Amino acid sequence: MSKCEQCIVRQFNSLKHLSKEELLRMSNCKTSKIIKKGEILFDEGEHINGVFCIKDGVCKVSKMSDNGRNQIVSLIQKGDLLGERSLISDEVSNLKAVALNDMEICFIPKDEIIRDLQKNNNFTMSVLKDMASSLKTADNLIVDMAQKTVKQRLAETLLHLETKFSTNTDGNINIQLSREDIANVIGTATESAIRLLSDLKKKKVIEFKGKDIKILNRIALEKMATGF
Amino acid sequence: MSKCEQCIVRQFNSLKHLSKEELLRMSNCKTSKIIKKGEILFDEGEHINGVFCIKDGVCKVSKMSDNGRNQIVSLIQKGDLLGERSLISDEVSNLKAVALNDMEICFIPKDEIIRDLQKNNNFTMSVLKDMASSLKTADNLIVDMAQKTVKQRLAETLLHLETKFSTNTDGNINIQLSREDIANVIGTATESAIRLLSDLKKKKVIEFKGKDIKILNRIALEKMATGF
DNA sequence: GTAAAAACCTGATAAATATCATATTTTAAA
DNA sequence: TTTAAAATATGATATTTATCAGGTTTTTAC
Repeated sequence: MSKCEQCIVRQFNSLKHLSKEELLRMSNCKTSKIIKKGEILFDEGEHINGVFCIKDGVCKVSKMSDNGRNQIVSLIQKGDLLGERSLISDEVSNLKAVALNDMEICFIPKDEIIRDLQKNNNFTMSVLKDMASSLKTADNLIVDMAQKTVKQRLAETLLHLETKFSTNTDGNINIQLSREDIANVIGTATESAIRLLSDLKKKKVIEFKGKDIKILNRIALEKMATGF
Repeated sequence: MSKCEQCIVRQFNSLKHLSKEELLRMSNCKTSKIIKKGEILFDEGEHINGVFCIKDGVCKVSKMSDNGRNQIVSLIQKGDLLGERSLISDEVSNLKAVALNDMEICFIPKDEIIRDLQKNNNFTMSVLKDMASSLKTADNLIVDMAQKTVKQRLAETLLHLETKFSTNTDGNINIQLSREDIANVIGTATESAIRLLSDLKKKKVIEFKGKDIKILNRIALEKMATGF
């Protein structure tokens, strides 16, 4: 069993505020897992009963709409925590998480986290700050979804993906999303997403080969995203 | 200066977890204010520097989109706290709050709240739970905005308004929103909102006179909201 | 390597929604 | 009370987006 204290990933999230003893206890009760691409970390309606700490890989977090369409509400990557919300509100998850590539995760049981939240105020405040930050992001997303066109949302999403996942040596954005995933991020039909991507390619704003997408003209995308 | 300890409103939010001494200190540093209909509690980009506790009245919380359109992200009423998010993340507000009717509020300065957050774990956990609950609501709203039609969102909003603000003796929903406000809640053009409301009236699903709206057929609205 | 499945793409069309124009009603102000 | 302003309403039209239908390409499984 690997030691949480020596885990570099911990530095990227609220777990960095835990003491040596707290980390030791966590090492003893956590479980490490490999999750293959396409596998489900948890589903809507499930009791999660703990928190996932993402050591490697990326997953999509989504929710089914009443109309039977899937909306991706966030993309979670190395260093992120996942599942605190359900844990804190003590409810079943309203979201589903699916691995976009092979992942390495640690699962920390609920009781351990709750204990730390009650004992370690620095940790609690850090979780609180994360939650506040997520709430701000969520509010902004609500406004975008409600007020922006699909084209604007696509432009914004491409910029956001490049910022969040950065680019590899070829200049491609470091995440592999299917056209359907992209459509489910921006909230549109898959065909619409495909069409708009093709338009952007034709206009030399982006280029792509399969799932590898490269932004050629960031300025143009920024103008598009803000509506000018 | 009124005593927080005797204030009934406190029972409805996280402040109920404060001790007698904490409440006494709060009473001494808080300020009470009357805010007239249409007045701004705080604007986008402002440092809020504290938390509002709503003693009476309702306000709309909104954000400007890049396209120059306003999106209402929540409606805050008696008993709610407002402004914790900005306070916790220590940022200027990304939202604007405007009174929908005459309001009575208490403003508790930042330092006082921060002190309580650091000293009183029950209080912190309660704020954390509130935040988790808001986050869930926000995620659901993202999905609705992205995946539902304007008609579905209107149906859902009407149901939600009735649940949240309940009805008066005439059966009208206990909140006065302009057609523009309603449009800004569901994320559509004012004309579209007006048109759809008229449709619902014609179909005897609702009736209204000016801003007084009454739901006549809740089942029909529920079906509409979920897409059947 | 091949077959089947899945993903991707494009066109045609329909449906939803925004926009513009203008009329009416309600509210606020003088 | 009268007038001006704001809010509400409705029609006509343009734009955006979804849906359906049919392709091609890529991936997966054997």
